[in-house]
Amino acid sequence: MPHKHDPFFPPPGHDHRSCASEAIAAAETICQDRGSRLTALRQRVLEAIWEGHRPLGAYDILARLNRNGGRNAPMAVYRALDFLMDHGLVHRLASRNAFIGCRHPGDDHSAQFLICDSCGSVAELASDDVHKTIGRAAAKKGFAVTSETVEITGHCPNCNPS
Amino acid sequence: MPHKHDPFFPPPGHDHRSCASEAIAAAETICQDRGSRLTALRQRVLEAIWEGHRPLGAYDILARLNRNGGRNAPMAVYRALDFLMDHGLVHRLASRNAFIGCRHPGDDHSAQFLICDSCGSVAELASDDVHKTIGRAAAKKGFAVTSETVEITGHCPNCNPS
DNA sequence: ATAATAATGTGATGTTATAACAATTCAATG
DNA sequence: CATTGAATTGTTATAACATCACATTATTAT
Repeated sequence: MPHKHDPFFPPPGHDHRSCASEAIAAAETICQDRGSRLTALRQRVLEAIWEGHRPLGAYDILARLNRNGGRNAPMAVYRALDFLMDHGLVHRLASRNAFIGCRHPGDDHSAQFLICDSCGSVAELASDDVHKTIGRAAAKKGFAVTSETVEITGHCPNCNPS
Repeated sequence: MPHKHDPFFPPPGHDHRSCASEAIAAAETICQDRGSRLTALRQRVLEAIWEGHRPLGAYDILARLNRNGGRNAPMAVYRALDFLMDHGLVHRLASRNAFIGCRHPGDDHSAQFLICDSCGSVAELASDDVHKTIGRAAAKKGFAVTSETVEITGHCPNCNPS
């Protein structure tokens, strides 16, 4: 298990091939479990997303799909992204209109995203403490939470070596 | 001081005129303090936003500006919104691509938004607890926070009378 | 083989936001 | 008051993000 304890923000030189291949493998498992099909198109979209740890816009993904003469339309990408999000394989960052691969798919997690202003990397926090604190604060105001968008910008440890 | 203790989610029948006029008055004060000009255009945009407690898209605001034969362009609205956001009078909801009036301008607050799925109302939480919890969770991962986007959906007390 | 369902192809369109440059208004100064 | 520099607004075009609607193809179950 080479990457089970990857650093939270993988440093510039890390062996990214493993990140990507692990993500694809996990996706295959999850789709099988759910009786869904990880088609070639969907897999190519997922692979494009996993080219790095930075979020990609839908049209960035499209450009990668069509790099070698492909003729896909935006709709194809959005449909694949919807599928991947339904399966918890990809998240959308509302503050960026961009998409990022999920680092712990399968887990039923509440996600908070840490977005580095400097290198653009995104890490996925799954802090139950944050989740619960939000729930409590909302409840105090009589508000019953159904979903949370938490996106934090700042400087990651690779860019902020303090 | 008629509205200093407005309910967090103002109920359907509340005297909204006061909400709006208080917001405009506060805006005038803040602009004076900062030596900025709350021009007619900017004020009209702010008034449009304060027609209610639901977020409005930029083009919704534009439609209101142009209701009576106006000929404003989108750019005018976006520029006014930029000004109002710079002055802490308006917030943008990233998850909705929409804008909402700030309920406590002037205060230096970290904002979290509660968005009702049912009636569309938005309330602005300013929970220091949430803010600090996020900061701690991020710090544990070596991440230094500079900004936070926290947008929660669910059911407000007016729609969820439990 | 067939029929039902799922997935993809395709073109048009809708929605949100910004770029670039011109014209106007405002406010400070001599 | 006239001038001038800065701020604001006007205007046109375009970029960036996302969905609709309908046709076609592929997959699966029977």
